[in-house]
Amino acid sequence: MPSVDKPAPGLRERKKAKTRVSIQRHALRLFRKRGYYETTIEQIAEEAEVSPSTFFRYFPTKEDVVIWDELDPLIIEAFKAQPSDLGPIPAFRNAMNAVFSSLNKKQMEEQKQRSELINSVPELRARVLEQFADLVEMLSEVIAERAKRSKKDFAIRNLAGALVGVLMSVMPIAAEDPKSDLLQIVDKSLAHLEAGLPL
Amino acid sequence: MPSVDKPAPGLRERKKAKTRVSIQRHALRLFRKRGYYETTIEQIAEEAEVSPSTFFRYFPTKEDVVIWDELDPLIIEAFKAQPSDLGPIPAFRNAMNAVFSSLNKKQMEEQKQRSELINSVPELRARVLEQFADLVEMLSEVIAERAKRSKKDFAIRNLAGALVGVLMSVMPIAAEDPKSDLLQIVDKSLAHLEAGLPL
Amino acid sequence: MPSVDKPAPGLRERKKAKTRVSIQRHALRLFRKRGYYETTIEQIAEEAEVSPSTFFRYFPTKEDVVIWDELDPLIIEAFKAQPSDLGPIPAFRNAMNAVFSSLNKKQMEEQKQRSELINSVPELRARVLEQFADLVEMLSEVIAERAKRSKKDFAIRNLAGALVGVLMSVMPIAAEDPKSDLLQIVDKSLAHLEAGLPL
Amino acid sequence: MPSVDKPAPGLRERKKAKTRVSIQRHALRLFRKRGYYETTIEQIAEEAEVSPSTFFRYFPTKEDVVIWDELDPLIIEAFKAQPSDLGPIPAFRNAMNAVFSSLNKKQMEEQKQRSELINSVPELRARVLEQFADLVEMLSEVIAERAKRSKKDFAIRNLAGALVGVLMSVMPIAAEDPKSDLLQIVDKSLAHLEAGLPL
DNA sequence: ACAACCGGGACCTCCCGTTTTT
DNA sequence: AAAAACGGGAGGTCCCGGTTGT
Repeated sequence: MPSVDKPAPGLRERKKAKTRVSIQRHALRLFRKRGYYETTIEQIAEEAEVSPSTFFRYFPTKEDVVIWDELDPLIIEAFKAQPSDLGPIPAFRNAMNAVFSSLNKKQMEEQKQRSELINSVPELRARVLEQFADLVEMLSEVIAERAKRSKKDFAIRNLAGALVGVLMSVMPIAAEDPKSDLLQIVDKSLAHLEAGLPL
Repeated sequence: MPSVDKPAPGLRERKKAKTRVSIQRHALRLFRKRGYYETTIEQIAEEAEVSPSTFFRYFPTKEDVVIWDELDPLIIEAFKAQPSDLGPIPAFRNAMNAVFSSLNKKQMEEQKQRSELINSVPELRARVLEQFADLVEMLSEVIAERAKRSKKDFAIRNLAGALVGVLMSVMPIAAEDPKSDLLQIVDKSLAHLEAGLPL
Repeated sequence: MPSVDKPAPGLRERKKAKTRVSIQRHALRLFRKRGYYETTIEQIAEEAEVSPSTFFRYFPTKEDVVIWDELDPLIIEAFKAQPSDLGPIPAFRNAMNAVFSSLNKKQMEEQKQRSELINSVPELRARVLEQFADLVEMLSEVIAERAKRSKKDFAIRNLAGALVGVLMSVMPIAAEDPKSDLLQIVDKSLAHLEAGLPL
Repeated sequence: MPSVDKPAPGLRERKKAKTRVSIQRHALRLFRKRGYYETTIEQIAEEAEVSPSTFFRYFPTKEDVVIWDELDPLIIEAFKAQPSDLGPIPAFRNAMNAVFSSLNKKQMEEQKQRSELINSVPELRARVLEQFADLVEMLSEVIAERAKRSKKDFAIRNLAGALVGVLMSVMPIAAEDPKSDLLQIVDKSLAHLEAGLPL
């Protein structure tokens, strides 16, 4: 059910992906241990065994190492892969489920750490909101494609906006409670939207 | 229909409000004429006939003069003023209508200019997104109050998120097309949400 | 009166010249429409219907597409073509007149646009000043030739410097006032120099 | 005759001026010894016994430490101080003489070193040309003042342009020949301009 | 062999806490 | 005691020369 794998790319690509993930992993670990502001790029680079320049090649700013998310493109992919007779909300819900359940324990843990960090550092909060805005655009595009409508269509945009808005609304909750289950929270919320947001 | 009036505040308050609006008006004019980055605080203060330090008493940063929105608190007020038997979405829709239709032509024009400006300057975009996040919180609170539920309730938060998400989704459209009717766009979008976001 | 024609060059040359001019024309149009920094090489290449690499074959950098001036060599040619009994200042004045009056309306318009652009972008200003310095060298050479003196001669260099200095002094004026007549401004200024710069 | 001194400013100011000159002096020495590109800011700071931060407080870029010229304002001052019945060209000539002859041997030597350096490093050449353009503006202003005319006046600007153009024309000569006498070269050139630039 | 990748270092900006001057 | 100057250090950009994967 994952439907989120890609054909194995060249060796070089794989190595790059590994480096990227490694840098991010070490960065998150250090941030958790010593705090975001207290951790320097040099320390991260040191731990990840790359040069500071290489750090910046992978992440243009210190913020990006937290913000960067391998999930967004996967979600879009997974959405596209849904059967076309499904409504957009269930399709999105399925896509989210597919992506989240394809994560192993470690990756899930990292997602949570990221959320916490983002929530506690103002600069990061601002950046992730930008990501939400971008996600509205990307979602509009794929939903429009699916419905064979224009991505400028109000109905399309509103739908994308509502989906993202719902995600946005649960972000702080997930970040607050460290033992919460991300998958479940998101799924419940989307189900709620699907049901017409009853109180 | 406005239902947005407050009992007239003291003379001093009114004067402060006037100064605030005047500063913002002059600032927006200059931004439009010369560009955001090219306009200095000094120039704005000069035009608004206040000292630069007065400027800072009203707006802690240059960004705030664009971001600051007299509307958000009005919307919350107007929402509260809606009859309690109304569902939250219609109530919000009414509130938005009330606030927007209470604006005169000039104020409407300014809102549009702000939108354009915000859309074209990355820093401002980031700031306004933070406002959206705040709006989710504020809305959660008033909707919770109305429904006599906790503001941490998922259903509440999701609803607030969807409302704000819909607003967010139309923002770029409104900013792009200078002769578009904000009120109508927003109302249409909320109606669409109310109808369950059909495609 | 033109006296600026060259014997018609080969077909291949003419085609290259046309491409060059076409790229520049499209670039200037885009710069005017979207701003210098906001326009990318790719967009220019696209519009001019050449590949980006072709762009670079004609103009090594983005700056050069603005700076490059078909006029400088023409001016030097026209100067050489002046009757040898004419003093250097009148000869230069004639040369400038010949070149400018050989431009058609469209070309004239483009010159003005270039001036405005150059004036408003610091990097370009710096580059055009280098052109002025080069012009001093080239002028020194042809004036020296004409007077059968060394181009290192002080009198020669000073003269060339004064000529170019006068041009330099009117550049910002011409750029500021979009409806000014370049030919007239330059001619008036050179006449003034010829008269000994009286106040 | 100097007429170029200022009333002694506070102790703090004097110290700042000293630091500034010291940094520049050490920088020029190192540039001469090891080359411009081969000398780092850190080395300069070390030698001048300040921190690199302090270097940048005094000179925003590495270029500026070469470009910065205490002379320009002095020249303008000296020009203003000339008797008002003098024509503008003789007045400027006097001003240049006054300033140059107020320099001691060491300072003169440094001026020459600067010229050489500027001439041999492309970035610096570009910067100093900008200075020439600025000088046209400043000169236009003071000449206009003196003649009680507008600084936008063509006659004024042309004159300023010619003066600066003449200076520009001799710069490379002075830079080429290390044992040339700057004062004499400039004076001779201005005399030549005064005489109507005869060949 | 060719291009992508990487390490290293110079330049520059910004901020914060300390010292010095007034 | 307030203001100015300074040192130090982190973030970030750019380029060059060497290495490595294809």
